[in-house]
Amino acid sequence: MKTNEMRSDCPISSSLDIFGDKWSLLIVRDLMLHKTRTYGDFTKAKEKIATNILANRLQVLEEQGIIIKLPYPDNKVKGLYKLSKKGVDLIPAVIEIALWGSSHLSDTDESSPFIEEVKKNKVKFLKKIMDKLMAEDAA
Amino acid sequence: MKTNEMRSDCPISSSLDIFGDKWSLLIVRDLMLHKTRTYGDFTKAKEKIATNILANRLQVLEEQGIIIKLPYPDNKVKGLYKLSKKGVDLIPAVIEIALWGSSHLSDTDESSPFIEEVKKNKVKFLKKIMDKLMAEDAA
DNA sequence: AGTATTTACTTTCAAATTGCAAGTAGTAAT
DNA sequence: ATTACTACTTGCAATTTGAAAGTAAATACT
Repeated sequence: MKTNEMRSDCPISSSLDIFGDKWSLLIVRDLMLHKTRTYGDFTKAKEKIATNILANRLQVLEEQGIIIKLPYPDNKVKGLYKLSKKGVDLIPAVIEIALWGSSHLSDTDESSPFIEEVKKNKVKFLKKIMDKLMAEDAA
Repeated sequence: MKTNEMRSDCPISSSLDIFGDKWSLLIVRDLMLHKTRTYGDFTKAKEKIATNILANRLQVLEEQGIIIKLPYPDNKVKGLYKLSKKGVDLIPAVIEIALWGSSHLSDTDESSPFIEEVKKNKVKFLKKIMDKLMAEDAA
């Protein structure tokens, strides 16, 4: 669709070339909080992503090796998306964005157990969730 | 221009509503690394932002209280942009993005002194740069 | 003092992206 | 056998982006 050209050799700029939009990191968020998701699960998220945008973002994230598509057990129609190691490594950035939004934006859900736990002990939360997501991934 | 409607009460989603694009965080990056910048300085960055996009992003970031526009000393034409406290608080997220890009994307400048220093001691670097940017801001 | 240049934008317009709605094709359930 | 579910794709209007040119005020140059 679009050629993969980087605007510069800056790692920030090159990262934003991949996920610098309003949707990509929400997909990462959902996979971070739920471990795996189907296509339909993503469309049910409260931000209401359009299906064509979702299909495009899943494709880009998979091409970039950030997410992995697996077959759904005992079902030939469904697929299961999960974060790769590269995707799991994005979690610290997502967490920092969540913390910033939680403390600087009004009308955001400050009282979710997720944000509570991150605020209580960021390092501990990070280790816990990253360990969980990377479990059974020796394969 | 656009109404400020949030897609949800998720702090991540609401944050991306503000800076979820390819340019906003590059403006934050430049202000993080250079403390202050003029309009012209931003246009000279290697990613070559179009001037209309730059003007729009500066306006949004200022409206959101992330950056502050100050008069340039002894010059009535120039302006000086700097990060507010709210903008400085975005630095941890920017740093995490930089670290991710630096370790997971090829052809990014891994050898810049900035990235080197962050990798050596992230907490120390964060404190140093945030202290520097917030200095003389009792005003 | 008059002209050129710098600075910070704005405007114009084509191209690309987004987003809504509807359509499709292959399972799976009843 | 028919209906529903799941994961998309397609069509199209609306919004956003991006390149280029334009503008207006302030500064520098002669």
